[in-house]
Amino acid sequence: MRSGNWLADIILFHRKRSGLTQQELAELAGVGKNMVYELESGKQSVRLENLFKVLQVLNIELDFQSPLREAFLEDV
Amino acid sequence: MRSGNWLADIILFHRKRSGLTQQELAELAGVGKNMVYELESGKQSVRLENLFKVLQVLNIELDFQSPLREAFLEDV
DNA sequence: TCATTTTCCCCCGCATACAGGGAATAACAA
DNA sequence: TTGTTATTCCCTGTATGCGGGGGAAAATGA
Repeated sequence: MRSGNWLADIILFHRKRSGLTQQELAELAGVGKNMVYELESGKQSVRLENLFKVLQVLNIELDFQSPLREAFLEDV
Repeated sequence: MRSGNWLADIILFHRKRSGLTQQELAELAGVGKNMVYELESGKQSVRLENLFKVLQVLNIELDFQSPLREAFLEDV
């Protein structure tokens, strides 16, 4: 059951697979339980640093795609 | 010249390649000029929705990597 | 060089994300 | 079913991100 929200779905999936509750994930990430709930319910008003804390606990790395990606990677 | 901040470097690179000033990028994205400046200077306290607005203007798509990535993609 | 543009970094006031508490509801297991 | 746990979604006070202004500093170009 996907919400359609890319980030929310990723986080929910990874949390469930990790066997963590929202509360436990929040504590491990050092954020409040509401913040995890808001992330999973698709709110995009969260602070980036808090998102990163959650992603780190779940072992998720962000990457990017763009027409300039190769140029960026080759740039010294 | 890289700041070492992943996101900041990506955004700066793409903005420069697009020939935009911080001010112009901010206006196109519908955010304040300070927000763009903070993004490029590595502040991770920005709101996710504002980051997304900027990435969209620069034609940057976020992706993720994780040990569970395949399982996630195959999951119905 | 000098003029122009851009970036940096402060300010202010307002809006809102945040943590934590708590209660209703939902999900789950026995 | 019944008991247990998890999630959803209120609330409140505090912290802070935000846009916009502005001036100094740096970069750009002629």
